[in-house]
Amino acid sequence: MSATSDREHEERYLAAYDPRDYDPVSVTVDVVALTIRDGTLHVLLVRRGNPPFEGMWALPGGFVRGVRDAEDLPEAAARELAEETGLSVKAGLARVHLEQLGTYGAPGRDPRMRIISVAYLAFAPELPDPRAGSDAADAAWAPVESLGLTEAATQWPGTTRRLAFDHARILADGLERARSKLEYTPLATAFCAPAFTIPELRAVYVAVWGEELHAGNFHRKVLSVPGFVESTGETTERGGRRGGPRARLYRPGDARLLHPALLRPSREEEIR
Amino acid sequence: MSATSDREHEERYLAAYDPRDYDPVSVTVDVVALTIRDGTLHVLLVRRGNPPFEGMWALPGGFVRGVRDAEDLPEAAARELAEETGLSVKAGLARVHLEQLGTYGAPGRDPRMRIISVAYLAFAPELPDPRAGSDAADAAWAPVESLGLTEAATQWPGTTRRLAFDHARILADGLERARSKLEYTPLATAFCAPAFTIPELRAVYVAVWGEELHAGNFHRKVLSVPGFVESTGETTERGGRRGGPRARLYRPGDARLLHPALLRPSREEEIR
DNA sequence: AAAATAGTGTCTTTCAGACAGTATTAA
DNA sequence: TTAATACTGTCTGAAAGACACTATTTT
Repeated sequence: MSATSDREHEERYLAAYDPRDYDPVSVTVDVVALTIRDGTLHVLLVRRGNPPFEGMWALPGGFVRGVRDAEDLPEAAARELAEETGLSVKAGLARVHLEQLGTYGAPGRDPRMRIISVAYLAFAPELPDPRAGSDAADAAWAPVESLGLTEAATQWPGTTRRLAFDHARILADGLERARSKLEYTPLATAFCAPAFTIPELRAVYVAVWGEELHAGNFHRKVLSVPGFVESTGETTERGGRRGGPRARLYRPGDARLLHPALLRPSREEEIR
Repeated sequence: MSATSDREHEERYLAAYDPRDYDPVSVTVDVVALTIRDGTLHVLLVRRGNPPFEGMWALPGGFVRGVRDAEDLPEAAARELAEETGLSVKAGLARVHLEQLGTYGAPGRDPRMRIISVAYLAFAPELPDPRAGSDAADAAWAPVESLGLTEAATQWPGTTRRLAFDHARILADGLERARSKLEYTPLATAFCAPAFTIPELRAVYVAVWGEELHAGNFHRKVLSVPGFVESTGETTERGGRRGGPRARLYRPGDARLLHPALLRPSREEEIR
């Protein structure tokens, strides 16, 4: 076989697999946006206004603009987060940490057509209540605990519904990623205001890990990790609600990795 | 606005974003397949037989079958790995560890059209030389070091070429993931034969991390981590090439996470 | 015999976690 | 005044890394 006919063969072969012709796959982004409210972990959900899964809660997301106004994946995630919730960059979206979580593409995960979804994970400081975007019936911060990801169905705002599509799995993966990231990166500060106290930082760990932490040991540990936090020299205006001295304020340091890491106390179950 | 016209609005809105109509995005899988050969880390590459980047080396990959014979993403990755290299499940592909690495979708990463690629990372024990698959001109295990990912262009089998598309970045991300996974999971055993010695396991760490490790401390450390390895009761038939006693043989244990982890010695640079 | 390697013992330093204790603030 | 809380001190045990050493094997 000559090189030319080889190439012709290759081109025919490639053309046969060009999905534009007859094998359409659509790409969406979905966002697991986490924040801390009232000391507990919340996730941003939208209520679907259309079938399938109409009326159920789902992660915010939508189609990636492919060719016309083509956008990169992180852009698409930020756009969906803004569009579907009414949160603007001005309203605090600028301080949100965004990272890719994973891609979910099992055939049948969307009953309408073949959709491959790139999931993003967002860590947000406390943000205002969202308003429903263009194709959502509602939007709200939902307490993660209330979604009962480990148990069977559960209740949240008056329903017993689970999340639409495979979003429960995506959320579970996002939570595990968040718990893990808190161990070896300083990303807990992404949940905090620009200046925060060590007890506030500890509250983030407690909310995300779902475990109590020893206040004294945590304090000393955080200060001993180089670059985790740096002092602003200020303190809070008042002590705690129920008494106690005023706490010193810190801002995020320049470390990108925590060394040594802050390991979760009880991981024995996950090891095997 | 009535509920009905609401729904009609939503459907028009959704239809406007259905990429099947006018905004085509194609999805491929690419595989970063790593193995250890002659004590150094190698990656599986194919030489492109078609433009763009014709003649350059690239990661094995191809289009995901979307609707006709729809396949899940890990299936697509395994299929591409087999197709493009001639390696069969019988030839050892069954023992390959496959995990999702990340998704790369910057507009312009493929000059022909908008392509979003889901990258997979594979850890393989020593496998036979590949043969070129249907749309590759050649396929080979390439020493990772020779690709000079941190420096500028480099030489490998007679060329000074870099990898096609954004595959250098994908490979770099895969390498960092592999280095990191060796710290806190027992996946180093995925690079080994079913029965292996502690020095062989150490060679995996040395090859992936690119750092010498203290033999005695490594030995004691591996045996002290619960579930990392378990003894077969056997030893090697002969001692080392240049002398030394025969080594005991082990198989992978039942741990999914290493606790405590085996941390890389020098990560000071990466921390900030 | 010489050199290399497998595997073990020991010491020092670091760090996690338990616990106690002091100072400061709100109620 | 009481209770809660921020923060520090101290002790113990686990673990990492440096180093020395013995035993076994090949050349």
